[in-house]
Amino acid sequence: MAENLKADQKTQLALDLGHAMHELRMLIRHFIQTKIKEHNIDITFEMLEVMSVLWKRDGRNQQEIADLTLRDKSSMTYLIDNLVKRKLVKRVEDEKDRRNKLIFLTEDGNRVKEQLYPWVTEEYIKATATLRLEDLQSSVNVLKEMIDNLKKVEV
Amino acid sequence: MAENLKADQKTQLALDLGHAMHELRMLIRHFIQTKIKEHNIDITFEMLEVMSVLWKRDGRNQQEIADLTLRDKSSMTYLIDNLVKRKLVKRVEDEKDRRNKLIFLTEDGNRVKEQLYPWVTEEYIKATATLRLEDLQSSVNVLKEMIDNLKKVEV
DNA sequence: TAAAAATGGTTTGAATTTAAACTATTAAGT
DNA sequence: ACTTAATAGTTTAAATTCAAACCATTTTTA
Repeated sequence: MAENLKADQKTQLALDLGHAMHELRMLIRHFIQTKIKEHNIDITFEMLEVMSVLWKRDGRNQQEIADLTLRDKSSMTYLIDNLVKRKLVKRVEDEKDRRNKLIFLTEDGNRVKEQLYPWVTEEYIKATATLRLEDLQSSVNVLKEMIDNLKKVEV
Repeated sequence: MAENLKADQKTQLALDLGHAMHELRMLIRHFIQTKIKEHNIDITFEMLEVMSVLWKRDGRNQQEIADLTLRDKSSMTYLIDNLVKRKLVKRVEDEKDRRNKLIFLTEDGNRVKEQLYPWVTEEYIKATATLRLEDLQSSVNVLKEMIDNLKKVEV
């Protein structure tokens, strides 16, 4: 009985956690979208997530970017198409493995980093201003443990 | 300097947290979708999120459901349309305030709860199996504090 | 080495999303 | 009461999502 009660409490907490996670993500998305709109920049939050991965290192293939941004590879085809149209990235066929299309930033793509990147982190800085590093770290650990638990079970 | 370093670390942790949050949500979504598909049920994860809110209490208006499920009210029009088509809910105009459309579960809508609701919690139980209640609680607190910080700033 | 399996990308189709403009209704302020 | 503001819902348009089926290209394996 005591065990069941505890399990219920944990489930409820996990549901709360899920809701809070989603809310947090939507808040940040909304903030970034507003910033982008205010400055009349022709890019979406989703494209920005792809750009963020490339700013760290470009020349990745589409599947790799899809994995990093937690998207289906077919969404990635579409998103990269849109970024190519806006001349922010270019596709280059991999000579060593012709299945791969490597994605590189253009000059424009590098340039917008200076403008957009600060906004991406600004919100996170605000969000964590009142928090202690250790508490943040342990929250990350908790979420990662939950992810591990789910992945283990699925095998 | 030490302060800057700490801020950078916190930002990085917050980014990690954001990523973990999203990954967790996608894992759970994928699990539920698979379950639904296996049992040939004509419903989507998004519709299920709406149903979850109604199982707690129905007779809410669309805006209220939109707020609870963190969606735009126009998405809600669409989702409710699809749930009405499947005869899982019905729209009833509020007599006291004719702007409101109150959403009620049908018999079918109540019936599928027995089948679907356990799946919604099953994943959360698995995810949190190895975790302590206190750690889960403090993670929820951290996320809620982040949400508060963002909402405060936006005013 | 030939067949089978795995991998990367695209296409397709249906569902969903947001933002913005819009209508209808109610509430508030003067 | 009258005008204005706020609220609920719908519509529209464009972007995005996932899943599944599909091609092309490697890699594995028998």
